[in-house]
Amino acid sequence: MRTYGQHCFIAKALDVVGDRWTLLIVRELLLQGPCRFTDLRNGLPGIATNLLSTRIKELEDAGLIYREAAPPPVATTLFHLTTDGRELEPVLEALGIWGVRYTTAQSPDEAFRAHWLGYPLRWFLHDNRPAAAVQTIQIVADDEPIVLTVDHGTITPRSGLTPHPDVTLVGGPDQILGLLTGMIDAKKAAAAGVAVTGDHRVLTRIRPTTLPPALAAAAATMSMP
Amino acid sequence: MRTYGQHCFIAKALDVVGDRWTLLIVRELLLQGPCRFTDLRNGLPGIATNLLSTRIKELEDAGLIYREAAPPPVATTLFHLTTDGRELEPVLEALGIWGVRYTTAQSPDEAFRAHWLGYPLRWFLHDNRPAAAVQTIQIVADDEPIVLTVDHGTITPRSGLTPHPDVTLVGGPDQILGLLTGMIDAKKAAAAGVAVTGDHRVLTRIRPTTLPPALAAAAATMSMP
DNA sequence: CCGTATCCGTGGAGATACTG
DNA sequence: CAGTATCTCCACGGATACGG
Repeated sequence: MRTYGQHCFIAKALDVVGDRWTLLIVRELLLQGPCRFTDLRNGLPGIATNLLSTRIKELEDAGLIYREAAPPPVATTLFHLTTDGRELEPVLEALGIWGVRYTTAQSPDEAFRAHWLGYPLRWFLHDNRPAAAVQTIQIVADDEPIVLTVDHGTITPRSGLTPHPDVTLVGGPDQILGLLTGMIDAKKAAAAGVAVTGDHRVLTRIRPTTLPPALAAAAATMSMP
Repeated sequence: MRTYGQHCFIAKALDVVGDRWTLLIVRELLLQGPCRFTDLRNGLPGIATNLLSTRIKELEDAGLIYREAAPPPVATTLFHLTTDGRELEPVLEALGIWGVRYTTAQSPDEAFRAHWLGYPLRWFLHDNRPAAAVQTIQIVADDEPIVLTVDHGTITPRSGLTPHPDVTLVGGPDQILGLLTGMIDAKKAAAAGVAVTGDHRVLTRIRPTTLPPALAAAAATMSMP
């Protein structure tokens, strides 16, 4: 492992997670929870399998992830974040918030996974009717579906489908982001190809918290096809 | 510039600042303020000049730093952070806080610059007598001296000397860190080679805020030679 | 199907010498 | 002082083949 050789907190951190792909592997495990090798590979389009293998080993040695030999229903090894690994969330959050300014409309040669968008929503949005009943939003973007659970002030994303969502959004990721952040209204979203079925009022329940100006701008432009 | 090609906030951020040395250049400009090429080189021991040159150009193109042709007293070009660049501070702060756990006693082959330690103090410490008069702490660690100004609740570091510090600390960086974080008392610090001259009570004025357990442990062990 | 190992082409990183 | 030029070498990316 190449190190900077500096007696500095930041350099030490980068010695551990500064290599290419490393933080993105942590991102996958943080956003998706425990993953199989193939899940990681799928969430990291472009990585070579040998490099993924190497990085996993390095992260294990550094104590950020560990391996679990999963019992029969899965019958494969699962990779988990350790506590040290999970504690990188503030770093990923700061990077994500800062990176919003470089996020433009999805380019055709860019890969996309719905959880890349879904999880960060909890850094940007909050539930402004915390006393109301739990509600769920089903999102179906390009690839896999995700569910947002709105409950007691916070928003929790997860992959998959929920049987009885209060509202379902189907459309492109940028347009759905524009709608969720309130940068475009339901009418414009419909014009941009977002199908909203169910109770529209859930959407007014979630509002940006510390929405960076850049996100507002990005969401607005991204939503216009 | 090699990109991940992912439509994801975090990946976008890493496309810009994920390359080797890039965040450390931002660190230098954030901690030291505007720098000459040589100042950067000195604050980044180990970097090759061509690589520093390349990274500076990339950061300029990305809009994170800009170049100023400084007038006669300096008579050289100064590199400044733009607003976008300065807004990386939360990222560096999160990295620094997380990186504390990997910080052990300074190894002889590790480079050290006092500002690497001094600036992050404002992330860990606060002034618990905000109503008191402004006080200054002169720190003389291995290399260049730094000054901490304690005023109205916050701690502001800068490089250089101050004419009449309330207290002066001379010693090794690890021992001074242990003393400032309260992990070792004045007696132990003296035994570890820290010379304290002036008003000791300034040191009880600054206290850890959200001191991560790791920092406590690190400071304690680092201070024992 | 899961994960590891190997080979190879390219480009970035590092060290050093050198110049406006 | 502020870089540029040159060279070497390893890391990365891609493909593929192999063992569990």
